[in-house]
Amino acid sequence: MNLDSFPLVRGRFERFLPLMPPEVAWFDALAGKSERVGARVTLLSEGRACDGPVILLDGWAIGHRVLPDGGRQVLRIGLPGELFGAECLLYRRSLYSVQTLTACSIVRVGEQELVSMRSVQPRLMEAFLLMMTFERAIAHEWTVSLGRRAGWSRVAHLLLELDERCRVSGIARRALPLTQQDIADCTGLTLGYVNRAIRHMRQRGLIESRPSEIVVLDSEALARNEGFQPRYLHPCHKVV
Amino acid sequence: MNLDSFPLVRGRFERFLPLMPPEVAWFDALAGKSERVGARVTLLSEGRACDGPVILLDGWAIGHRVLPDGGRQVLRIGLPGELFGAECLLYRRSLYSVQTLTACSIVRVGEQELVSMRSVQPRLMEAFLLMMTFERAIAHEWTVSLGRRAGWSRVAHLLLELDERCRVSGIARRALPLTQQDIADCTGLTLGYVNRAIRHMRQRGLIESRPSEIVVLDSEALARNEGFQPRYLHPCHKVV
DNA sequence: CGGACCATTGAAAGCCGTCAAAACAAGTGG
DNA sequence: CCACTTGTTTTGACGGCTTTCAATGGTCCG
Repeated sequence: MNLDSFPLVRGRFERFLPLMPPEVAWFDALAGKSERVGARVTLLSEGRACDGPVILLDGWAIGHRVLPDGGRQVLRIGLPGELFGAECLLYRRSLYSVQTLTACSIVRVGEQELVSMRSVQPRLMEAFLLMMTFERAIAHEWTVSLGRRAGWSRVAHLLLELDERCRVSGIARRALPLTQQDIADCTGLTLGYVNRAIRHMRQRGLIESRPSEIVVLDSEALARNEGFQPRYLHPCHKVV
Repeated sequence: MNLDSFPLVRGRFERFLPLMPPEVAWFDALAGKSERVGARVTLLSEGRACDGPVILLDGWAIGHRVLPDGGRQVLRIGLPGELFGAECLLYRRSLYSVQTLTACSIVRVGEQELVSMRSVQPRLMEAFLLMMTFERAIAHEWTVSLGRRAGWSRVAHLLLELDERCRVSGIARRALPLTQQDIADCTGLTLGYVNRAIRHMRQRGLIESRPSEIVVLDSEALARNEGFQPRYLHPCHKVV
């Protein structure tokens, strides 16, 4: 098994930095470690020791925090090919939990591979830095939504972001695997409010919705209405 | 001028990774480029080309976005010794504006120093990765606040975070240089609401407030009341 | 003294949350 | 094919947290 086994992951890294043979070798060390897990399975738990990151070879996942009052806030949505748990470089214990949305193929990166990356793979380190920068930009955009946008606009921005991220990543255009409760937990709203917002967008022909699935039909109109600016989703590839 | 001219910045980097002579040399290249700017001065503008990051040698600054309706959302608060604009590694144009809160001493990192870091300073690259990871953790905590905490709790968590960050960084204990409007723009609230929240905390002896200044008097009581968990502010130093 | 900035306060309105109940869909086993 | 279960969506009524709008006062500085 070589890098060609991980086409999505390779694409993801190469959006940030071209990979060279030494980096490819690092990926090879992960060969054969892939696992299959079901939907709604917990991959990492808040407060538990986390040895290394988890790569989503396929499938969707979310990172979230649960509050004392039972409320849940989603912090990240991970698309196929993305990575969770990189903060194990900096913290002993996971700051938030990670749960699959769909059935997934994953690779758990071990302590050993991580050490080898840190000590001998400067280009991979740089790729990680750029990925982290990208994710911080997304987190900042969520901050803007949660802080200053109306409820229905937060829902629209979330759907537009995910639609655009799928497009940019070349993920086959299909429904977003989110329940309305998931959307509520991303946007800081309640299920009831999200349901009304979804209905409104559906009645205007902007989206389609089925249980646990949302399809953005007319992203252009939606983006125009809401003033969606996808600049933060289009990093600029600066080769050194 | 050598690294000793940047004690705060050195401390900041060394919280993440011990610096060795080669990295020190990189800092030396920045010697003599320090500038002095006043309070409420714009250092970086959203949408404008950004060549390189800006290091705050001293003073406080904020990163923020301005929305079409005139609303403002603060994304980051930068303490003395911290860095803004690292996303220039990934984007051609700045995603948000940066403004000083107090008078500041800054160093603008040039294109040249940045290229030299990327190409020959893997340990500095790793320090940047860890700093970015840390900042993403803070952004995620803000997401939790904005999404799922009540207004007065958001204010308390913000003050507690800044108080703890000062303590951890060894910054002399002094007032936080924030207006109530700044706090409102961090927490997604309005000036009127923040004013009432501040008054309430002041009347209970938890904080002190003067124009453009807030002092946390009893962080323990405040943290206990609000369930503040500062784990995300305490990265674990993992030496390789 | 004037001006700019910041803090303070009140009343009314509204967005969104809370709570509760029911409909719908999908899968499982009998 | 039906009964049952579980998860998701839908809908309504009510309440309150927070915003909006407007006006006043305080403080610092030139």
